[in-house]
Amino acid sequence: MADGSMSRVTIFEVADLAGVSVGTVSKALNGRGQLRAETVERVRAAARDLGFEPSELAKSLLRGRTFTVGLLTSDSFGRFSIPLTSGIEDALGAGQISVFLCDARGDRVREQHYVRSLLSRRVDGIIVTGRRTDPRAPINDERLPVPVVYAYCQSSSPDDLSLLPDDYQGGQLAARHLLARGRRRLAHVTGPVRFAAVREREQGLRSVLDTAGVELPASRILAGEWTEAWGREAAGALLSQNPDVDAIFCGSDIIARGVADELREAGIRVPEDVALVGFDNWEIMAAATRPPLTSIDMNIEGLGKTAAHRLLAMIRGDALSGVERMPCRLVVRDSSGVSTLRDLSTEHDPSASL
Amino acid sequence: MADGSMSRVTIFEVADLAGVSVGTVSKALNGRGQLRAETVERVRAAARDLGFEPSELAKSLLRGRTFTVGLLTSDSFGRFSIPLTSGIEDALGAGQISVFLCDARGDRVREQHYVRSLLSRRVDGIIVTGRRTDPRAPINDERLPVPVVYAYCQSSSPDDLSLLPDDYQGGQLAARHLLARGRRRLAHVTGPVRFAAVREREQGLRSVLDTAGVELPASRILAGEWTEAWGREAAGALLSQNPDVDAIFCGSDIIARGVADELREAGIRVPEDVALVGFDNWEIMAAATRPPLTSIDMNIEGLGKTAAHRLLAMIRGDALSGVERMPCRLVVRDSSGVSTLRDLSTEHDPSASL
DNA sequence: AACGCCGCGGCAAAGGTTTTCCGGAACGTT
DNA sequence: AACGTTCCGGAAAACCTTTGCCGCGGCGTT
Repeated sequence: MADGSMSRVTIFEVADLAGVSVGTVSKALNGRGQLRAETVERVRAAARDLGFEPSELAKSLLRGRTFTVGLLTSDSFGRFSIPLTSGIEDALGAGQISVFLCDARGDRVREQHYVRSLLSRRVDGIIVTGRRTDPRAPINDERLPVPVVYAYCQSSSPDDLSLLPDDYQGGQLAARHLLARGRRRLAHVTGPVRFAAVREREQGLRSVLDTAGVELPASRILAGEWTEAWGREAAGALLSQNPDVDAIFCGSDIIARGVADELREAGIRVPEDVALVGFDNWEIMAAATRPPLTSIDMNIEGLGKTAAHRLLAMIRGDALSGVERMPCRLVVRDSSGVSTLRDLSTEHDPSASL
Repeated sequence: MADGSMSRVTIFEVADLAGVSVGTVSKALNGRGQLRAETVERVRAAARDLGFEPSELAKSLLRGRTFTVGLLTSDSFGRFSIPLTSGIEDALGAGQISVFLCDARGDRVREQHYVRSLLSRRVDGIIVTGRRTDPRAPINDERLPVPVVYAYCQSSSPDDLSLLPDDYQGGQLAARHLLARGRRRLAHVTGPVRFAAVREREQGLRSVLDTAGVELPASRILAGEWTEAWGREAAGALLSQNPDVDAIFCGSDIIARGVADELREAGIRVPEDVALVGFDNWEIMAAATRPPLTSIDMNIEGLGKTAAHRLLAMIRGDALSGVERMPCRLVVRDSSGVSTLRDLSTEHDPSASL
């Protein structure tokens, strides 16, 4: 009997079929009020037969909350957006919250348009994501009627809550790992210095080396593009100018891949001669590199989950703001040397030993 | 005066401020009915001052349409989901339609849950996406109250509308291109035969070679995994068993990359000795390959756009069904030989000359 | 026998907007 | 002066659901 061909079935038709009033139907279906068991069953049967599905629209209007949030990607969907979105959607979906997707494609006007659209749909909150961690203008000039969380991007307003990976700690992780592997002549091949992430990763690397009393001359820091070609070029330069380097920490897995290719083709063995650590832990890239690439994982999906949880807390009334950094973790593969020993540097605890 | 701190402003407050009734406010703001210009202006001013934004919820309830659609990714978000989603979101956003994002992660139960959730939110339609083009069970056992489009995946029910890239024609494109480049001893390194796309691309390749009277022995068709490692392995096998091959058409750019690496390291020149064509036109992969990879582009973003347009047509009442294939196009880079000549095989017209 | 209480279920308001219908005022016409 | 038009804006229904309040009937008690 389950027709359900048209979900235009309303509570009135269920009430008619069950021979009760609409209020009673609502109570029966939601387990409110005092109803005879027989009545409840009759209503349930009617609802089932008619394929009744209460309109979330009407509910939202009544309760003043929609259980929806907006996901506003300022930049277009990129590689990081996938795990980020997955994490957000996962955490929210479990709470029966639906997600509105908005891709502003880096267009400020479009972004404003989407914000208004989300507000008119009465979302309970908004998550803004990006593909760069550098500060950006907030989406609102004035105070918005709903809470906002910035995930994998940073609002330039300190009143907003921004969630970022801890690039500094990620750099430290790589440094500790390479030191633990006995390397002392490190180099760093990374992306454009205009990226905050580039600067922070380098600083993390430096902090550990400084503490350990290991030198890192400026000539062994090479900043370029986020490309394999740059990785190859930088590796070539290193080989000719700093041939004694025994470890290279790369600012991304893509760069690391270029470095690995260049080293191999130059007859340098990885990890025996030079140990290699990447950044991002981009599975498809790290696995295809020869040898498979040790890398720093920013745990973007976890960051997405956290962003969702923070937003929920703010919707519940908590007032959150400032920048929250999420720890990175080290994923060891062959490029930094095979070892059966547990590597202490994988500890998240910043006080972990070198 | 623009406060807007709380978008809880209703039409009633605007009416109060403007000294008119709510009906008049609605008419003034929407340009309906007969109103004095002075009245319209007064209402507009009041709405502006209060930061009034009409509730889409209330509108939806009234008009029986929400101007929202559900985007249901059966498989988790993958590489193809990005352009697909972009295309869909782009086409729908232009029509002021918002998108609900649902990632079922390949879980049938979760998928059903999402379908019910979308229906209870009264979406106007649903787009189902996947990352494989092979037929899959439809999301609905019975007829749904809203139209559904399958994009980059195929419903096993012929009553549904499915949009797919034309893998057959893509294979033809590659074949024509390589023939036009003067190659006659082709090989095909591709993914698992259980993928429909793998079979169709090979058939397209074959159809063109048959027509041209060019042989393609089974020993030059190598099916394996969608990995670079497989590409390298297959290329090695080809070199030892079919050293006279002068062109390789690969089932994906990833595979092609492995093939290219293996060839280069074996001292085979690309494209001089062996021309190479990939599939997917995955920019980051194609550009990083040495030499940059000629590839077949499935135009996934366009497919997403088309899916959105088809869904809109169905929402308007059109009855669409069956499988619609979208043409691929060839993107020429260095791996298939540099040429200043316009390549005839780039024509979409299937009747184009070889 | 009368009163009180409890179990059950109906009534109506509320939530925010659009739209139809209707009424009143002002103006023009005969 | 009376009637018809036109112009403007108000009242209320409709969309769908939840929930607080109220009423009615039956049962138990004194």
